[in-house]
Amino acid sequence: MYNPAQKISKDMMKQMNQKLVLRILKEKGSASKSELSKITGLTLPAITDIMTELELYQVIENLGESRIKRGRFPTLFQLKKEVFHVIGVSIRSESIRVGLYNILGETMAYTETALPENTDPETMMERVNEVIQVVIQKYEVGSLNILGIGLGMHGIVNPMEGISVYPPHLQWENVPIRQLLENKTKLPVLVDNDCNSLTLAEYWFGKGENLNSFITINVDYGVGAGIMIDSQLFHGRNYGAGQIGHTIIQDNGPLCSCGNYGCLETLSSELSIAGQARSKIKQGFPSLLKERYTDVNHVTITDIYDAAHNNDKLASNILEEASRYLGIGLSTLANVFNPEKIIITGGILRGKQSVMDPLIESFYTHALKTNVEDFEITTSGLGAKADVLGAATLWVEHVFKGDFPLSKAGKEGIT
Amino acid sequence: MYNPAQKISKDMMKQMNQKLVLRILKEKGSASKSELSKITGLTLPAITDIMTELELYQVIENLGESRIKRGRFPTLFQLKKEVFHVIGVSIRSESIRVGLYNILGETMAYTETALPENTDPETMMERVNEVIQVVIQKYEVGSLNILGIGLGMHGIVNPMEGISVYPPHLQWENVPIRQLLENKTKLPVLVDNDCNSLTLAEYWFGKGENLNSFITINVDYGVGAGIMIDSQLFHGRNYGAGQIGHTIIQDNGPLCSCGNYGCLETLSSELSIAGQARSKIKQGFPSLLKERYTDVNHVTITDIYDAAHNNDKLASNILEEASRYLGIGLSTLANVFNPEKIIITGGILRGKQSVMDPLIESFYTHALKTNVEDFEITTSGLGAKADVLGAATLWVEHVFKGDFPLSKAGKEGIT
DNA sequence: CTATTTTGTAAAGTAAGTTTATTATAATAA
DNA sequence: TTATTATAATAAACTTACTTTACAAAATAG
Repeated sequence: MYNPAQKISKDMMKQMNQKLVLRILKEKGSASKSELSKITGLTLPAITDIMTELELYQVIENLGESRIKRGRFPTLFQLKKEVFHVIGVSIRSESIRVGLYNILGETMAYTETALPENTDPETMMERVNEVIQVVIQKYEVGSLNILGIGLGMHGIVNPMEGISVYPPHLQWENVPIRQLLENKTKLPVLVDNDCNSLTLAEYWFGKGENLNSFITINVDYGVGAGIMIDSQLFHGRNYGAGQIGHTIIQDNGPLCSCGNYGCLETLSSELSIAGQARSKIKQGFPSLLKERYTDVNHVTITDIYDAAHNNDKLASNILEEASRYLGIGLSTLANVFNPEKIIITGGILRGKQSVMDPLIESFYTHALKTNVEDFEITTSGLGAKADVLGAATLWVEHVFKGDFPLSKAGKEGIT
Repeated sequence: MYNPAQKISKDMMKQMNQKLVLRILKEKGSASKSELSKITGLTLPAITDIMTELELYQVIENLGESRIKRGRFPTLFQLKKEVFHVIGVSIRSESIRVGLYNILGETMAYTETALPENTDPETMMERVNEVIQVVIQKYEVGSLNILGIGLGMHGIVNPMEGISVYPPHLQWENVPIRQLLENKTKLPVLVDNDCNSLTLAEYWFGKGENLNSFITINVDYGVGAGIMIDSQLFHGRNYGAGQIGHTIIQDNGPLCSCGNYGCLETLSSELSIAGQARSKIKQGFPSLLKERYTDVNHVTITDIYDAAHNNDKLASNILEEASRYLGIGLSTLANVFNPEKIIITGGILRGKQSVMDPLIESFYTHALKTNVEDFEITTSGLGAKADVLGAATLWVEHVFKGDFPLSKAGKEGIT
């Protein structure tokens, strides 16, 4: 693609400096003009100008004086969090989750419902809209400004055009989900891949806070990665970056749904773990799992985690091996990206130490030492609903970083 | 790392727009003010302002009128290429190469010499300086402005501090090579890893020209990658990005120098290919290679390429297998980065179709289809001295993209 | 020769920042 | 109590990169 010539204008300069101030306020909680001047390098009059406009848009509020040792007391300001509210929607394989958050990621309301019988785009979005309306009802709408809706989906998503390009678990292709949902809800919608949304959630509210570069690994049905580079989500040329699930780890390993052999996903995803367990049980390996089920085909990944925590040998061994492979896959990412941190999230966290211990050991064994100095591999602390928060965070990113004038953000969202 | 708050100032705005104009001039060869205005989106008076300053600094020159169908004839301008000259230095495992280039990458002079007996930093840099002086002599120095020296080195390099952190083939650690060379040459020096330099060369003068995202793979002694993301070289947190050589492709494969088993480098580097060939010959496999050498240990990688081109079965098979593994490694990069292009360079290119055919086939077999749509995997067209050009290109990047005021670029370099 | 088209400059205007001067207010020292 | 010092903040003038508007210059079409 030709790299489009892009001029910088005074408007952009103002916007960027304004958003810089907002980011500092979000991070610090509160700050005085003098502090902001020192942090940003902008002069005090420049900060005063910016703050005047932010107050005009009712984006910040005066917190009163704070005491210092000597000299005139500074006036503190903070984000007026009730100005920005956003809705997060996560379409999962078994349910639709919707949450209402303020700009600081605090939950205002939350609901979850099953998928509709029919999962064609139209019915799906109709159901999503119903749940959104429920969530809006839960909270008295009049008092808050809903900036918009963030939607997280599995598969390849084109966030620029708002299109669900290719979601493997659904019978869709190139569906304009943004348009569909905007038509139904009459609210502006942002869309991205679920892994990317999770990564944004970690960046703004989790263990990736303010990191320049880190990678979020989501392991449940499959294995995916969200990549943050230079504090910027990295999508790749046609929004396919981070597809670590089909990295080949074991040449001539087990057959994968993608047609190749030995992909990480065939060795480490929850789907493959469950499959391996069922097949081992059928082969006659002794296990708690066998005792609990007459029909082996009903063994779920949750059962396997449970069994492992009850010291079942078979379950532990399978989890250990899968985690070891995952560690190898992640070491590849550390070698190639040299990030500051890797954050692990998704259903796999339910495996706790049965998963994390072998994973971390294998990771450090296989990663280049120079690339994991002053580095951390850790689990997400955002909890089981991180996907919904992540979807909502698409708007946080938009407000604090996006290239749109702030004035509109404050007004457009007013209902 | 904490993401430093970075304001945008009017100075930066001007600088960026000025460099934007320069980039367009470099790319198009020449342009009129009116054209520049249309391409950049800047108004004509703004362009006039910028061009006046660029002429003042003698960075551009008037090319006279060009004919158009209707209306006043536009005046064309072009980069004054004799203003900027740069020296590229490549320190290789067996030699030091030095070249003198203009800002358009055209070679003015070139020399190559053996490494000194003693490869400690001091002697090494002394030798480098000698060769630089020879190259400068070759060209009558008085007439040109040498902006500075670009130095490309293998191993981990910290380009910010100008330090060779860890070069595996040398007995160094954390050597301030920039400082050393600046002291000797009295010219400003820029340093980076050889793979990264090669990638810049492809971006400015090769098949990566103006691409947003692509990856350069260098295969010779080892296997390394240079990564271009968002038209920006991606270094990673502590300058270790792109270390694809130690990606594990074959769990429990051959032992690698890094201590792990089945790294890409043990399967696909020229070193490993040569090793495999020698061991197969010793095992008694028939081959042209055996007939030519009494001492098998003298078989080199060049011999293997030759043998393969003469239809030697053993050589061909080994190259084919190594290339197949390389294809798997590159498919991982395509899956994870989803770049626009992958460019292959390094000694391996001497293997020609014996290497490229199986590599490409294996690559497309293993890469995710969605990630290699509208994608190209290709060989570098920059020739065997791309490493030297690449080193010099560190300055091209600095001039056209770097965050330093242009006025200084034009003046500092004057000898 | 005039109308039209395109390139380009001149002069005034805009606005986001900086510089300099000044005010406000608190703690501390005389 | 009063002067001094430190820190926060504003006011007013200045700077400057870009835009707007007006217009000049130069070429072709008719």
